[in-house]
Amino acid sequence: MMVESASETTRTTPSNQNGVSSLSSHSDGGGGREGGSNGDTNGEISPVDLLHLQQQQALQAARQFLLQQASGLNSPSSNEVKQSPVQVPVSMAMLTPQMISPQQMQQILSPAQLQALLQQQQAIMLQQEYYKKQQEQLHLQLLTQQQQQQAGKQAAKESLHSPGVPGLRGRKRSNTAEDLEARRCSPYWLEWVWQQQIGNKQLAFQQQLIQMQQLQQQHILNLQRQGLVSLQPTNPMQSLQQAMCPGDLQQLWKEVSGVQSAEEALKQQQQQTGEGLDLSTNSTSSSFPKANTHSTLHSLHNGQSNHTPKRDRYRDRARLFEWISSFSKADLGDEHLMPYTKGGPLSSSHHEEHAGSHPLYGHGECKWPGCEALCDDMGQFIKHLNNEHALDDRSTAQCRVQMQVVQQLEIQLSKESERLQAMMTHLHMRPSEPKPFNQPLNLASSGSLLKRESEAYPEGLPHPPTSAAAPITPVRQGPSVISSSSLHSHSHSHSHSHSHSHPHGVGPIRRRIADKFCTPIASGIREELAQNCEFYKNADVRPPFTYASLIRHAILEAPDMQLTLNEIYNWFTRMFAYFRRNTATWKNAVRHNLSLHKCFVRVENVKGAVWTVDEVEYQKRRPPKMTGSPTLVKNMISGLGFGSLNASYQAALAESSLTLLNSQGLVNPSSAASLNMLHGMGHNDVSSTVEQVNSNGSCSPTLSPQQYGHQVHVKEEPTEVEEDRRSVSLMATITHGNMALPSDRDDRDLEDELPTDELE
DNA sequence: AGGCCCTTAAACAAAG
DNA sequence: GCTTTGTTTAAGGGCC
Repeated sequence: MMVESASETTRTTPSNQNGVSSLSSHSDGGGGREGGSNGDTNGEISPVDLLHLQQQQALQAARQFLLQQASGLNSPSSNEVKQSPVQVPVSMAMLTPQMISPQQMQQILSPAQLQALLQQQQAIMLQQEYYKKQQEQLHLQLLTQQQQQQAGKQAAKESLHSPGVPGLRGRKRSNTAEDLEARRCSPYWLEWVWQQQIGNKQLAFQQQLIQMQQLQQQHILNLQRQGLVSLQPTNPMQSLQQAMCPGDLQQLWKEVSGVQSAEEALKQQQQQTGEGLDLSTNSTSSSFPKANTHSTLHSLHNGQSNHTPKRDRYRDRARLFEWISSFSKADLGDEHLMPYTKGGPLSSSHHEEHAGSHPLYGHGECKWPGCEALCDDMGQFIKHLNNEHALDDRSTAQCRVQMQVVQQLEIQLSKESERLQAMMTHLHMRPSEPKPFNQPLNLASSGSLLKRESEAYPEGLPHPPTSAAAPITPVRQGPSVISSSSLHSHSHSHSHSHSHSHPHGVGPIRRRIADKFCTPIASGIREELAQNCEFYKNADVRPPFTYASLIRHAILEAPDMQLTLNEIYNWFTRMFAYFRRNTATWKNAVRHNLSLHKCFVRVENVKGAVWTVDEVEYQKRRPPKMTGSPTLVKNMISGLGFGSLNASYQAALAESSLTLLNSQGLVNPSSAASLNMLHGMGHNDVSSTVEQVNSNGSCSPTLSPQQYGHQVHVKEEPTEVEEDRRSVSLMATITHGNMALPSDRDDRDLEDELPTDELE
């Protein structure tokens, strides 16, 4: 067993180096691993694309199903849908991004969901119809305008031959000055003036159309994010083309991009982003581009581009960059977008300095949107880049478009991540919930939020965190504290003592809340920390582990499994906000524990002394109670993966739940039920807990076929040992590995003494 | 009630 | 002399 922990330690060492961030990134990496593997199989397709694809397929199937349902083909009884048949398709659908049949959809979605989908689908159709009508109306207006333009032209020409110019005056009475001017000017000049007038009007309509398109796109995008509309129909080019003739579109986009056509630009963007990204907001969603586009359009359309004073052009460019900088500061400057922006196209100039590779250069061609110019080598490419994509309006506009592409993708990604987290949460897959739910992409907000929470508590109180922070965290943070508080009984005993002293102490409340929701019950210290390291790092909540287990964890987590006292201190402060204050107290406790427990061995080093963990001693530390417990309990505990529980808690569990376990038949593979029974013991709400767990845990909604066999070990309580040995847990694949150590000795104690076979 | 565990506090000493 | 490190004792609370 030493070997096990040692190997695990070495395996996870790298991630430990970075402390908290590595923990979160690891859990993220776990989540992303699935996407990553998908990406591998699909070559260039990114996980986001796959997500979209999957979503598209699901939604398509949903629509199909809804249509069927609407036509009365299916009338599922509400109860049936919710029950067991749901489970497998969900997991299968999650694991394999294949086409989901309407039947599957029916199974996946609850009747309420289906009904909501149906209603929303209808609403969407209505809205789309409305938009379509609006488009048609506008298009009609545009056509009318064009006809008027033609007629006007004719009239103007006619007016040249007739001195009175009645036709012109009659039609354009408002522009008398220009009429007079037109009468004085040459036919060509007059035509130009006329074109300008008509053109402006037409442009206004075009702008109107575009804006409407954008509105529509935005709306559909919103719906899309809610999972109601697939991505396909929202192709901005399609809808734009519906509303505007290709020529107009091309013209419009030529004005923006300067060279490439709109389709080319968009296609290029779509190719780069991998799918029909909603670009509708690209051109005019922000105030500046709208104005700029319009002004550029205006001048170009009027044939004045060459007449534009240099000063104006520079002013335009200045505005462009002003806007871009404001964009990057404000729009993308949101904490969650900033990091991406930094690595995004805007920062490509930074990459230019790095010889050898360039994000805009690949496969011998320029990757600038819409360029694809062939460049033999880097030097040529740089030359090309400087010549063709220099700092001008066009490049700036293209850059702006790209920025919006990225922004849209990020938004989409955040939404999808959020959805994924929600799905995983729903399916008890124990995601690192706080992070994605609080904010889309970064951890900063959660940190700040939690900090805000923690800062709300006055400093200097004897034990404010446990009592004060408790009420919020369980609800807010869900699994983090839930799972943590599942271990409360021994390490929180003290805290609870404080809580109990309050008439409305939060300790018991928190405990009860935890019990109620304890799906991922009794997770080990490693998992707990792995999943909620951000939480503990930011929230002033006491970790539900003993000093001894924490110290041990810190030491075993270290590269060479040894730490100086100061390093242990640092680990504590790094990992837990709680240990960033009252330092004298807990440091004393740490020292006390180090000295007190034989399992901590002080080793003289060249530099000084380091502390190591004597696993044998650690395991010897508290066996009596457990050994005294009936074999059944121990088997169950080990079989269910109770390994991560620390000694006292296991003992408490074993002892307290003995009768209940015996009476309720623990051999039931539903680990959740057993666990919750265990955990529920000693509380008043045992029955409810058991009930809930039975409903949740006995069925296996999240288990794929391959893990089904290990459901007992995996689902609710994947211990470190279990993870190491079997690595079948879905959760393990997600959150596995950064805290690779058995948190408590009794885990392996039980594992060794009592093979899990006995249970199976 | 007693034992065990955990935490906190504190005294003390040695080393840096 | 001060701080850090390490040891030890005591007390209190929870749990069984």
